[in-house]
Order: sequence, then structure tokens, then C-alpha cells
Amino acid sequence: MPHKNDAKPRGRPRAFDERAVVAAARDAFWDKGLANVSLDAIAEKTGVARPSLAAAFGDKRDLYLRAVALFAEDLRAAVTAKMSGSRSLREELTAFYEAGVELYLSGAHGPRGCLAVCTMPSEAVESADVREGLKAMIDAADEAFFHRFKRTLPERAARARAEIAGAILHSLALRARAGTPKRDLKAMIREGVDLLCAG
Amino acid sequence: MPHKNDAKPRGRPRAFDERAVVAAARDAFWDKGLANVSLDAIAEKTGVARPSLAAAFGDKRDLYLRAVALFAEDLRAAVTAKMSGSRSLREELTAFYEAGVELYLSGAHGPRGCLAVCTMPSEAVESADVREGLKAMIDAADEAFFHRFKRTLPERAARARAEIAGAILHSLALRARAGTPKRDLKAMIREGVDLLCAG
DNA sequence: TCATTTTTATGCGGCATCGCAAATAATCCT
DNA sequence: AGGATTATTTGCGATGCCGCATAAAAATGA
Repeated sequence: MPHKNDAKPRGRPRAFDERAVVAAARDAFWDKGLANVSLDAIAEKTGVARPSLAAAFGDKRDLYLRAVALFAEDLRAAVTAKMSGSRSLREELTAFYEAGVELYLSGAHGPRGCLAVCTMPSEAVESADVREGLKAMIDAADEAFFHRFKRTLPERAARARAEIAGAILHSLALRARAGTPKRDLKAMIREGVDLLCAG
Repeated sequence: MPHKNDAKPRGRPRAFDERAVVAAARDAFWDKGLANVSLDAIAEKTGVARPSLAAAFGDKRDLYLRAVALFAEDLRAAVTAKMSGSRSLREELTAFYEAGVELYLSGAHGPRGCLAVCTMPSEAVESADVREGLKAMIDAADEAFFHRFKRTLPERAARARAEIAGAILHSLALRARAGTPKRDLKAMIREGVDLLCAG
């Protein structure tokens, strides 16, 4: 890695782990959405006082966008792990969707779907930042699917399929959060993969 | 109609039109979601004092669910109008999706997607009422598609396709709210309909 | 006309939340 | 060791929001 930023911090060092705080915030936002989480709650949960949060991250929306960015990192890792192109399209799509469903059902307070799909839209009309972030998440997923489809399909067809593949992922997230049982989600994966791999 | 409820109201009559208030609330919730709308705002917008709202509708979540119910009514009307079975599957799916996209892009403060898909999920982990309402909306859409697919497909295949058709609708709602331009949404409709009508 | 019923109007009290400011603490640099 | 820099801690003030309680208003029924 080129010159990791281990320069000399000038003043008093951070007493908390930024990443851990963002992760805690992410979990809170994931369950409740931006508007239903208070900075007080995050402060209490992490043991970091509110003014410290504000100094480190800015206001609540900034912290939310950081949480989304962390989520996106992990998503990207899952994509490269599951859709590398080393197995068949059918196998890889199925594995990726199934990993997604596991994540969507994994909440401590019940199934929570996807952080982006399930909590960003409610803020997206009023906040341009959130709207653009949501668009970026959607495009990134499309792009990941496109990358995989491109291996066996011509460009145009691959792009078209990628959008439908993304649509299925969105719907799985939504349905998981709405309480659809795992069995039904798995069935939907089979149907979706069948359709995506046909033609 | 069987004995419309024009009984004798005993006390002072309502000074406001319930349906108009619910419609105004729906528009506010549609843009901002449940948590970002205050009863004060709805009160001011409609000219109805807060205590009157509370007396007529209960608390904010009750009013929100009423707004969702109104939205669902209109959706049902659109479904029966566009997917009656009088034209080809391809034509009817396209017409329905295109009407959906028009609605999703029609907000006064920018594209707003679907009230249910874009604002219910953020409340769905904490509130069982909202979660169940969301599930009901999703199931209703699936059921409508199933009804149409059943005309030309066997039961099992029709159910499978209906879920994918629903997924495409969900994704169109999401993408519209994220700022995807109409041209791209129309392209996605073509791709989706192609896939749904194949095989 | 008077009692009853229901809605409306006004206002109060409490709670949660956020932003800010001042004082204290920890570390680096000279 | 002492000054400079950045973080933390504590607390205050303002705002927004909700729920409730009370009094006034508008209708029905006898």
C-alpha cells in the first residue's frame, strides 16, 4: 500500500475507534432509518459523547452517509467473493442472492433487509445527498451484475439482464424486511435465476 | 349500493373532508416518510387543528396507515383498469408499468417513487403494523400479476413470474425515487417485459 | 327552549433532540 | 518543561413535537 496515512497527529488522540462507531451507527440506522435514530442514542450506545461525534463526523446525516459507505464496502467485498466468474453463472448468481438473503434476515431485532434499499428512499426526496447516494448504490449493484453477465452475453443484453438482476435483489431486500419467510425468498431466488439464465 | 351510511350523526358535524385530509397527509408522507412529517405540518396544511386530527384518526401512525390504505385503493383501481385481460400480456404489462412510472415521477418536489416501497420499509423493523401493511401491499401486487399471468400460464409458473413482475415494479419505484431518468426506466420496462413474456 | 352529543379551538406541560460554548485533559513540538 | 493543538466532558438554551385537558361551538332530540 502506498504510504498509508500514518502521519503525526498533532493534538490529543481519538479515544474511540472511528470504524467501530460508524459500525454501531450503521446498525442503528439499518433498523430504524435516519430519522428514527437520535445522536443521543448513538452516543449512549458507543460511549462517545455527542459533541465528539459532531466533531468527528459532522451532523447526523453525515454520519448516516458514512454508515452507508461502510455498508457499501462490505457489499463490494461480497460481490467480488461470490461473483468472481470461477463458477457457472447460475451457481454464482444463486450463491450471491443467497448470501444477500442471509444478510437481509440477520438483524438482531428481526429481518432488516438492505440498509440502502430500505432506509435511504424515505429521505431521498428531501435530501439530494441521500438521493445521489442511493443512486450510486443501485448503479454499483447493476454494474456488478453487468460485469458478470458480460462474460457470456453481448454488451447490450448484459446491461439489460443486469438491471433485472438488480431488481430481484431490491425486491428480496424489501420482502425480507416485510417479513417474508426465508423459504419463500429462496424460492424467489430459484425463479429469478431461472429467468436470468434462460434465453 | 346497500344502505349507504347516511344515518343520523348526533353531535356537531365534521367541518373538514376526511378524505381530503387523508390525501393531504398521504402526499406529505409520500415525500418525507412517516418520521419526517409532523402532525403540526399536516394540521397547518389542511387547516385542521391537531386535536381534531387526533380525534378523527388517532395518532400519527394511524393516519399514516390510512394514507397507505388510500394509496392502495388507487393502486387497485389502476390494476383493474390496466390489466383486465382484454389485450395481450405484453401490452398490458407495458401499459401498467408505464402508468406506474408516470406516477412514480409525478411528485411536486421531485420524483417520489411508491409510497409503500419507499417509505414503509424504514419503519418496518420497529412497527409490526407497518411491517404487516407493507407485506400486504407487496402480496397484493404479486396477486394482481398472478391473476394476469394465470390466463396464459399454469399455476406454478404464473406464481413464479408474478413475483419477478413484482420485483420489477419495486425496482422501478426505487430507481425513480433515486433520480433515474424516465428514459432509463422505460428501457428497463422493455427489458423486463421481454423477459417476463419469454419462455 | 333546553339538555345532550360530538366536534372544534386554545393552551399548557413534558419530553426528546439538537447545536453551542466553556472548561478540562491528553498529546506533540520546541 | 512549557506552549500549542486537538479531544473530551459537562451543561445550558432553544426548538419542535406530542398528548391532554378545558372551554366554546354546532348540531340533534324532546
